[in-house]
Amino acid sequence: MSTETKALNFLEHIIEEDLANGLSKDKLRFRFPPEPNGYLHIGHTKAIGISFGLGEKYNAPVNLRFDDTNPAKEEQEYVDAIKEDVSWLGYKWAEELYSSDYFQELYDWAVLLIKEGKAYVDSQSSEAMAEQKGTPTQPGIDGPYRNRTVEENIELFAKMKAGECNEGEHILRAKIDMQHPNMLMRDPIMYRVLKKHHHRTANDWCIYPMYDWTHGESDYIEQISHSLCSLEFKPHRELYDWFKEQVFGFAKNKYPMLPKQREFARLNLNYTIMSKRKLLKLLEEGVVSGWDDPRMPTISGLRRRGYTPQAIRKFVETVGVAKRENIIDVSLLEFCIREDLNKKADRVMAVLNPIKLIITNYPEDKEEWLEAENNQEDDSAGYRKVPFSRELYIEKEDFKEAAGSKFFRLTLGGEVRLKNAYIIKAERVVKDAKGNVTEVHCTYSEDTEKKVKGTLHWVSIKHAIKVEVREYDRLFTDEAPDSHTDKDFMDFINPNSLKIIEAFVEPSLTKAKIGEQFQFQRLGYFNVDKDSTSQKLVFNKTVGLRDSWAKVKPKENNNLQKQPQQNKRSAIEQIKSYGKKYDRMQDQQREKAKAEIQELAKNVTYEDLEPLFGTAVKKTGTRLITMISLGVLLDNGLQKNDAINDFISKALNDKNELLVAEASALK
RNA sequence: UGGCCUAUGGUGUAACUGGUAACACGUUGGUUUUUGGUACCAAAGAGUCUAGGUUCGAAACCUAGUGGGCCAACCA
Repeated sequence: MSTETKALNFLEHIIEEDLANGLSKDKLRFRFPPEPNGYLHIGHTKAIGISFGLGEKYNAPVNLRFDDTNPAKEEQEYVDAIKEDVSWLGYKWAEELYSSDYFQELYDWAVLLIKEGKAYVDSQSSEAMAEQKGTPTQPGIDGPYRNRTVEENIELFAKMKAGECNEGEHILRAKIDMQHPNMLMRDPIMYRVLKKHHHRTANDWCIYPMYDWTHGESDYIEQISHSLCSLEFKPHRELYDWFKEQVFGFAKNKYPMLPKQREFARLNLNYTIMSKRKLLKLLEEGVVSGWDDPRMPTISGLRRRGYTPQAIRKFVETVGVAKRENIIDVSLLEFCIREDLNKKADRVMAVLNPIKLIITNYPEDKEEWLEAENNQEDDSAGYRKVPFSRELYIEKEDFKEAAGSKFFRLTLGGEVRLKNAYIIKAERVVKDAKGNVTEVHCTYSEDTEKKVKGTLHWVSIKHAIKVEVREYDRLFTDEAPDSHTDKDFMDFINPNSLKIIEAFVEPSLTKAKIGEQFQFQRLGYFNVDKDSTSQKLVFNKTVGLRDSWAKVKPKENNNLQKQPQQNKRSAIEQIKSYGKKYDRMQDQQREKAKAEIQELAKNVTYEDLEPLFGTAVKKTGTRLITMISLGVLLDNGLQKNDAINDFISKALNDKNELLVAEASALK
């Protein structure tokens, strides 16, 4: 395998280090712990890929654990969907587990914690508790129930469990430190009363453990070696470790290994959203047809759209893992699916926007079944027959009465090849009253050896089958629809994200099955949607082919390029960033940079600039940009002082000519 | 007016734990081509947020600053 030469990511480094420090390889164990409160999306595939990928790499078990501690939001439907999606991606979990499996053990440990004086029942309103908790910048204060006796706590907790309390009346919290700088350590809640039906434990419980109390302990019970989660759980790690150590005291003989939580940056894709809540809103508002709408970033949506597990796994692998926030360009996802489908999808011919083509020298009653290669990338794909006749459809875009030399397609008097068939020459056009071309009349030649610039796809009108094609565009018009403070993500919905087209395809497609994938030649990859019936096939456009012709064509919306982050920085910061390279620039570049620095320097104060006077001698670039900025300040009336004179005279003696020149100008 | 995380081409990830920035996508040219696809070749693009320091040597280590992110749900 070539993976051996591949650089390790930071998680693999941690594992390698643990292994080197004596952790036995057969102790490695991972888990993927979704909450069954929604469908999995492309963001989850990263977490899945990391944990299951590590499992494959180290040949270690990976559990699928449903974090089902909140019966208010969780449903069996989601459990089933999650299992289907993970399996579809091609991963096999060692065990299917549920946090709810551990409710009893967790409860027993909670009682032990109470006995040790490390947990207590609080009976205040949530508002009162929130107030005592303080804020990130202010410490909290102890509540009035913090020092209840162990006996009282035991009794109350038993009552909570027995169903004798109402929701909100009492909760159990850990007794840690209300002044702790980490807010999660300020006596976190462990249990709340919830009189709800649970999808697995039904009505057995009316108290439910909170995430922090459940998650780490579930890892511990399952003896997970490395518990990997996304960055926002970093502050939880301290609490994770605290609970873990308490419980270790109760169960170290049964469960000897302490798990280790590590965090990575989650996946973000531009032009889409990942939040389950917001995805649900798209559904409820009828923007999309369901969780598996092909425009959705859900795994089920991608699947229906025609994405393959291999492409998604490749994508996740390519994206990598690190700890910094990232936004990945959808073009990478598109690259991955094209790469995969290019090797796998059979090519066929389909015309989406037809114009009629009549071959005047081809007999009216004649038809030929010509041989066509299914996939030139795959020798085993074989050949099929496609019917040819006098009247064909070609793509409207493929004909222009007259065009420049860059247009390789059909023009009046021009010649072009029909894929798998003959070379034709356009002779004349028929137009309607408005002047639109309705028919192109051609002649054909059986000499197929001839070199012509363009090759067109086509379909015989008599034999074509009519199908529905659904063409998708991105769901949002903004690159980061949910990152605006002043606007709602719903404001950026692309009204044209779905286009339904009546198209014509070659007859070999009659027997196409749901889910089957094709390349419509010169157009893109398409699959058969589940909405297809025996009467009518429905195709989804998965992704278009790369189209370098589209780039040659005049473009419309070239505005709104991304603003580099630099522009948000202060003037002095921007000037400083020139410092690094200024002395290495070429003359022309340097002049431009100088002009910009001088412009920026208008917004710089002496206080901004002074610290730079001490810049090390070797950092000529920084001294140069400082000198230039200083010049602007002096021009604007700044008086010279000792520090300035000193800085200038030192520069005058420098060996760099540029610096000497700039300094002399200020002398 | 706290704590924690983070900063490498346009995007994402690397750099054998200190030896002079690589890979992929994207971009731009070109070759091949019965897909303006694929494949192949080539090029441009960062000197590693800023400043100071340690060192013969720093993207990496230290200090300070700046930018970005996370933390105040009886959610996970």
